[in-house]
Amino acid sequence: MSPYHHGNLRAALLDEAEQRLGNGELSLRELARAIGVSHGAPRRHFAGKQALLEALAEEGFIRLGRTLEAAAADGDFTARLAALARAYVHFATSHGALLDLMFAGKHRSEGLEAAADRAFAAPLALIADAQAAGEVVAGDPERVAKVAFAAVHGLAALAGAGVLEADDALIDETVERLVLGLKPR
Amino acid sequence: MSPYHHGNLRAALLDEAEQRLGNGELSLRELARAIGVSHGAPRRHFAGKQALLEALAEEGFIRLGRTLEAAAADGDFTARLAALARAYVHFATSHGALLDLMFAGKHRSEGLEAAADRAFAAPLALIADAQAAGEVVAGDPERVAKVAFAAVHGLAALAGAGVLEADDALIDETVERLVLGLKPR
DNA sequence: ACCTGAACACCGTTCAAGT
DNA sequence: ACCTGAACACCGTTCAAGT
Repeated sequence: MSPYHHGNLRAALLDEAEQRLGNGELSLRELARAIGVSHGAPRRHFAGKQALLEALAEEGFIRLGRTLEAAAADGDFTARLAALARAYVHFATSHGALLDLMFAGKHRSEGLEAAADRAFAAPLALIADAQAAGEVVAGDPERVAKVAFAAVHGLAALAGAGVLEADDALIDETVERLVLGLKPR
Repeated sequence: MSPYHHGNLRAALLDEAEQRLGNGELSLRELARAIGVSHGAPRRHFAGKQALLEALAEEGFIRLGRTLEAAAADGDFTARLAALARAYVHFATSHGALLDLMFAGKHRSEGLEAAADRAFAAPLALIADAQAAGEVVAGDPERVAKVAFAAVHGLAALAGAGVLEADDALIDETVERLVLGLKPR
């Protein structure tokens, strides 16, 4: 046991980092200690602490994207939007620190931007579908999707930060108001 | 010159900290150096780094509250909501890192919670007024305000993080959709 | 009351050396 | 190819001592 080569150090570092995220500051040396590897070892897999955090954020977008995609799969427009909103808020409340990391910075790499765009693909498609079905006001789908996404993101972010308690009733009310506001007239 | 007592070290530390916020990690020693005081000096005014950051966040809520209050002062419901949304987004885009700090953590002290509540007083009052005027659906004002606030906060947070470009047209469209969605029927 | 400066235990990053 | 361990320049926090 205790092989010289860990074999999966990259994944182990990301796992360990996510578990410790949100409990104060994160230290690379502490991660290495917990995994049982020397403090210099992470350098083989990540250029530095920032690179590790960025990889974690990217992984977060990939997971969020999968979750949203699955949630928005079935039902009519309102049902799909409600499922998407619930999934988003649930992600935020159970991975609050990760969501912070994903949307923090302003210094976003291309990889991170691409991952974020992919995560937002399902919401965007939902809006475009609803426009095609005449359930949502016409216009640039990206623009309309931004309005809808911002509303849901706001709820998720506030819930994840503990500012708000976003129970299903509040989520559904938000979705209801959003559907009404987006209706063509 | 170079008096033994700085005289206003607390305020100087907060100022310096805010200026450097968002440019990588913030160090107490670096703040002290920039101000020209020993690295132990901040300890007289803040229990530690976290305490300084929390004071900064609290100051942020106070300023945001003042801004929102001023913005929501005049006009009809839609105009007041639009002004409030623009002011919020402007705050977010010009103080992105500060907004992150204000809503980061989940470990919010009482002082911070109180400051946040005070900042949200103007939006809450706006919703309550609009309900009284029959322009917004009836029901618990806090609940309705949460829905409205989340939508605006989402736009501000995404704009502040650089995920979105929230020009006035997008803000106004968000407000328009929100007003429609909140209308009694 | 307010600040200094040494001390301590950490940290991220680098890099020669090991396997 | 992957990891170790010493080295370096930092950091936050503590605390006796100065004014």
